[in-house]
Formats: sequence, structure tokens, C-alpha cells
Amino acid sequence: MDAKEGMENFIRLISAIPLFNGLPTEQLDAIRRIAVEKRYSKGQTIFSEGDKTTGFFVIVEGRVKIYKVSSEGKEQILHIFEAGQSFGEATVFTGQRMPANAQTLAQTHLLLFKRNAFVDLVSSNPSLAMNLLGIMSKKLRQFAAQIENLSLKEIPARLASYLVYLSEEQGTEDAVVLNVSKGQLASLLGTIPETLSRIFAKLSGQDLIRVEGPKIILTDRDGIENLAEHTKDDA
Amino acid sequence: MDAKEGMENFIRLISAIPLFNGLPTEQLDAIRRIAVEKRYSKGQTIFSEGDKTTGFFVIVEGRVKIYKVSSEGKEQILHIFEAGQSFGEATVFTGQRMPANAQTLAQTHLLLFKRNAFVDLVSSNPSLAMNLLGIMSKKLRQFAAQIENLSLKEIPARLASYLVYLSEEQGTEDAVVLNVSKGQLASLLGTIPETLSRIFAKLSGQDLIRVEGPKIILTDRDGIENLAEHTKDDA
DNA sequence: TTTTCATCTTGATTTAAGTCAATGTCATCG
DNA sequence: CGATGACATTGACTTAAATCAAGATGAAAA
Repeated sequence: MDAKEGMENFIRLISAIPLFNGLPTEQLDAIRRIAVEKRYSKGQTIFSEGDKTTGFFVIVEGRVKIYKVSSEGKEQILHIFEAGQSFGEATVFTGQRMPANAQTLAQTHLLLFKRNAFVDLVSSNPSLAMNLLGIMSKKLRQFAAQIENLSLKEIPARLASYLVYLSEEQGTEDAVVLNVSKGQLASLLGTIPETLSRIFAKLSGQDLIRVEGPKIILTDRDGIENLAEHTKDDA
Repeated sequence: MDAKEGMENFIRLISAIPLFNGLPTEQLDAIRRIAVEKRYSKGQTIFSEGDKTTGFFVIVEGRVKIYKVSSEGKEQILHIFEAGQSFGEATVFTGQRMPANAQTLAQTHLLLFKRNAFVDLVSSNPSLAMNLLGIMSKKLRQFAAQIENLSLKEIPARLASYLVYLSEEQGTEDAVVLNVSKGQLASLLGTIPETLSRIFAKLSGQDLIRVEGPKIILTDRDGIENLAEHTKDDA
């Protein structure tokens, strides 16, 4: 009974994850059998660049940052993943070493799917493959947007883009709450804390936003949206 | 007979494309039935950002650049695709509008797979789905590398990375031939022609390379590889 | 050949953002 | 409670790369 309850809990857990959406119970059970549960406290490293591929991860609870570090020690966050999202898919199919680092930003509960078992599962399971294709497509698109931001927009525009994104994410119109520290946000935007701090000050001075700790009030949402598109000039 | 020969030609054509690798003839034939042939001369636009999704493209012959343009008109090339490669996969699965522009760099022969037909084909064809997952994984990895380059490396290091990449691509040790104009290369590296030109001059002055038109001689390959990793300092 | 046009290079200058250094703020812990 | 340490801000300065502006090169067209 305990085992059965455990299984039911597990099924409930993973059926809420987009990747496993719409899969029949039978296949969820197959997924359960190859999943390995992993738990981490805040700030722990899950894997490092150059590690050999372990498999791919689904976040049940918590938050994980995927990042690169330059030879001078500057960090660029590629992505921050939340509960329900997955990471490391690509390494499963290319079979190369991990191309980046992963670290928890909070206490985190993961499911690890080891490479071979997962590949077998996907190849015999078209719905799962289609889900995965959808998820990877979305990631490709996000990366393309990040490349665009880094190359074509100045930092104020990148920040504005991020604020707009957050407000959509959070379903709010006129205020957002940063879900990472400002230092981490700097790394996500491809800059450093000092610069980000100055840009917060500058946008505040232009009455586009008001900064109250981690809460950012969008006093001029149109202005922010406009800034998010353009690269420079203006007032 | 003509029809049969045409089919055989087609099968030969597409079986050489990685995406369709290892598929049985029967399925190659199914692929043939949904492919639409498209031919373009050099410099033509295949699609523009914001167009509604048409489907996904395989390059039989020619070269295509995928790029974004900023509000000031600066261009960032996301990728240049060659014969045998495919692009636009992601839009098929997200169903959103085209997130970038595509333009031919040479006379180009494409196969277009319209969205619905292709999705049906993939979902009923695990090998094809797995091939596609492999290809998209590789693209994710390349995008991650591009983000790293843009954010963590200065332009000389980006150029050095690209030269190393080209020399691996071309299987040469000590010289590479640029496969795009220097102006296009600037856009690919996230900079402008003037800056790229100066950096070519600088690296030449350091006796790392010698520039002879589109041919770059790697007079100090170790130095180039070293530069590709580091961000700044040095001589 | 000479003209034309695109591509590329070089120079002078500006500017956005990084660096270095100091100081401020705040929560937690001993 | 004051002290420690992470996080954030501000200031002075440097620097990589963009911009603006001429030229140079080279290939194709007249």
C-alpha cells in the first residue's frame, strides 16, 4: 500500500510537468521506473562544464541556474529554470559533455533521467518525443532572443525587455518582483552588478520605474516597452 | 519511367541529408510526397521576421543566413546554413510566427515541408523524431556557445574561435578560407566591419595570422587557440 | 580601358560599459 | 546588542568597440 501510494504520488507529481503532459498512466509509470530522485540545498552544484553527460533533469521543486564562466571569472547565466521545467535535454541526444554549469538557487527537488533509459523511452514513445520537440523548440527560440538582446540591444533595453517579460510572467501590469538577486540579474543580462545598479538609477531618474528593493514599479509601462524595442537615442 | 527516375533522384538527394539518415525507403517516399521544392537566386529573402509559419526547410544546395535586425538597422546573423542542413524546425513545433529573417547567400535549392504534414510525419515516425531531436540538440548547443561568445569574450577572441572552428570544418591546419564576406562575418561575430577590419590588422601585427583576401593563414595556431579561450590581457 | 559600385581599410572621435575602490544597507548570528 | 558578511550603490577612471568620415581596393560593366 505504501508502495502504491508512493506511486500515485509520483504520478500526480510528474503529470503536472509539461514534458509529460497528456501521456497515459502506463507510460507515466514507465517514466517513474527510470527516474532517480535528487535533492539539493540552496547553492549546490548539480553539474559542471565538462562533466560527462549524466542525463536530463526535471525540476519538481526549486530553481536552477544554468551558466557559463569566462576565463576571467565573469559569469553569464544562460537560463534560470523553475519547477515544472527541464534542462539538460540536449546533452542526452548529442552525448557530449555538459556544456555549462548548473547550480541550485533554492532548495531543489529534481528527477534525473539517465541517458540510455531516457533515449529508449523517447524513441518508443511518440507523444513524449513530440512534447520534447516542443520544449526544445521553445528553448531554441529563447536562446535566439537572448542572442538578439546581447548583440543588438544596449543594457537598458535588455533590462526593459526583462521587466516586460517578468510582468507577463507574473500577470501584473504595473509592478514586478525580481525572482533573482540583482547580481544574478546582471549576469542574466550579460553585465555586472555596478552597471545594472546605475541603469536602475537612470531609469528611475527618467521616471520609467521605481525601485523598492526587489520590487520594481513600472511607473511608465509604455515607456518601458518602447525602450525594450529600441537600442539607444531618446531622452 | 521519367516519374520513376525523378523519384529515385529525389530519394538519393534526401537520403544524403543528416535529418533523413537511416530512414527506410518507404518513409523517404512519404517525405518526398510532402516536400515542396523551392529555388532562389542569390540574395533573395525566404522569409521575414513576423511572417506566419510556413514550415521547415532543408537545404539541398546553396547557403542561407538566418538573422535579426535591430531598430537601428544593425544586423546580427544567428547562423549560416549550408547544403544538407535544415532550418525553421522550431517554428513547426511552437506554431508561432517566424522569429527571424532568412535570406540566401547563393543560388539555393530548398525543400519546404509544410507544418501540418511534417508534424504528422514526425509523430508517426520515431526515427525521424530522434534525428530531429539530435539536430535540435546540436543547435541548442551552438546557440549556447554563441551566447557565451557574445557575453564573455571580446571580439578578437570571438574571431579566433571562429577561425579555429573554420579550420576544423575545413580540415585544414594552418589556413582557412572565409566562406562569407568580411562584412557578413562581422555580423556573425556581433560587431561591425570597421571593427573586424581593425582586429584582423591587430592579429596580423601580432603575427598570429596573415590575411590574404578571403584566405587567412594561421601563422601561429597555438596562439590563435589560446586567444580563442581567453578574454583579454596578453600582448 | 575607364567608370562604377560594393567591399574593405584606416583615422579621429565618442560613448557605453567595465574596472577599481569605497561606502552603504540589511539580515542574520554569535 | 553590536558585529559579521552578503548584497547593493556610488564615484572616479579606463577601455573596447561604435560612430562618423575619408580613402583604398578590386571586380564587374559600360
